[in-house]
Amino acid sequence: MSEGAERLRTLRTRLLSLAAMHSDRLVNDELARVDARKWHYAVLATLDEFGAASQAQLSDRTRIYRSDLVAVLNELAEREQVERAPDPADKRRNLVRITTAGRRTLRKLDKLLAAVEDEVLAPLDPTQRADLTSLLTTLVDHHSNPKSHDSGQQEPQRQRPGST
Amino acid sequence: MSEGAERLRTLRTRLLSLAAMHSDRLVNDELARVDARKWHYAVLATLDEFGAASQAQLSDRTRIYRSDLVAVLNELAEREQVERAPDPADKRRNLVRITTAGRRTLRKLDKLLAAVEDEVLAPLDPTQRADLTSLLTTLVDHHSNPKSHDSGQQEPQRQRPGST
DNA sequence: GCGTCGGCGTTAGTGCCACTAACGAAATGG
DNA sequence: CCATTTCGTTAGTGGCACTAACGCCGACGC
Repeated sequence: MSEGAERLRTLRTRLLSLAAMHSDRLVNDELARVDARKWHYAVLATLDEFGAASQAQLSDRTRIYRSDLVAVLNELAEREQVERAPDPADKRRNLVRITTAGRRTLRKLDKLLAAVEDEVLAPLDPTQRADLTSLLTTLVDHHSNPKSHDSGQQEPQRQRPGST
Repeated sequence: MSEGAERLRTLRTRLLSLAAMHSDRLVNDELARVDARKWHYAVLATLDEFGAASQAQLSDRTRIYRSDLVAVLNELAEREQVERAPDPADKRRNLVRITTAGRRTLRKLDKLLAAVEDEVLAPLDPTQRADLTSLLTTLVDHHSNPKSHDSGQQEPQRQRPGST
């Protein structure tokens, strides 16, 4: 209805783009309110879970390009959410560590993003959310390591709708 | 595994982004091979289904910003896939019409995009593809006309899974 | 010791896209 | 008429994916 052409409405690559665009916009808007960006969260979460790391490691784990990571870390360092110190063991490297303030921010962003996620998924019931998660995971996994077609499905686990 | 942090892997807004990014890349790469862009397809398909239209109408129907549409139409006009002529009834407007060459290109792009779609959805079986389509449609619909929250779920209308 | 090679962080720059601002020309409507 | 709005257009912003090149250091070979 009042929507575009049939071919566009049913093209899955376009549906994916549109859905992602909308989701991204909400995410970015909310993050902007607290002076953060997606990548800040990615870096903080990765540091929190994996511990201190070099920028190269961070780049691998977050999928942020090394060149872009520089700016992200500058911003995070300004906000004193990470510390960047030369690695004594290898002077080429920087050792990046999350600070207490960083962990605090991380927790805040966790909540914020859970809320956004919930808003994005608003029209879906818990079963549909689980389905979507499983389908998207399959797609992402397939494309990031195309070999993994055999292991079949990792359980589409029953998820918890309560976001707060 | 070897993947990033748990929080990142399971964040649905990120999954959506990653899946869309990959899909978009494939789409753009393939379109680039035949000297086209997503927007070319959107415009051609819309013109084909709705007939000649002003740029404002096209903008509404394709969701391309008016300012960006100008460049797209320039490119399509260069390729002689559309014709842009002043509307006699309203001299502010341009009437944009698809040409025979445009229809030919459109058919080519239809095939090309169907193939890309199939590649993107490769890891999913027909049932999963149908589910994904339905879920994404629900999300997109919800966000493009947010009023539809009352009617509960609007029929995730059946679509045709068999893409191959 | 010296040269090469490669990884590391960094800078600069490209291209695409979503989005905004402003403007001239033409329609519309009091 | 004059004010407002619409239409096409230009210019510009900012984020992100991605590339190229550079200086620095470490590793390895000789």
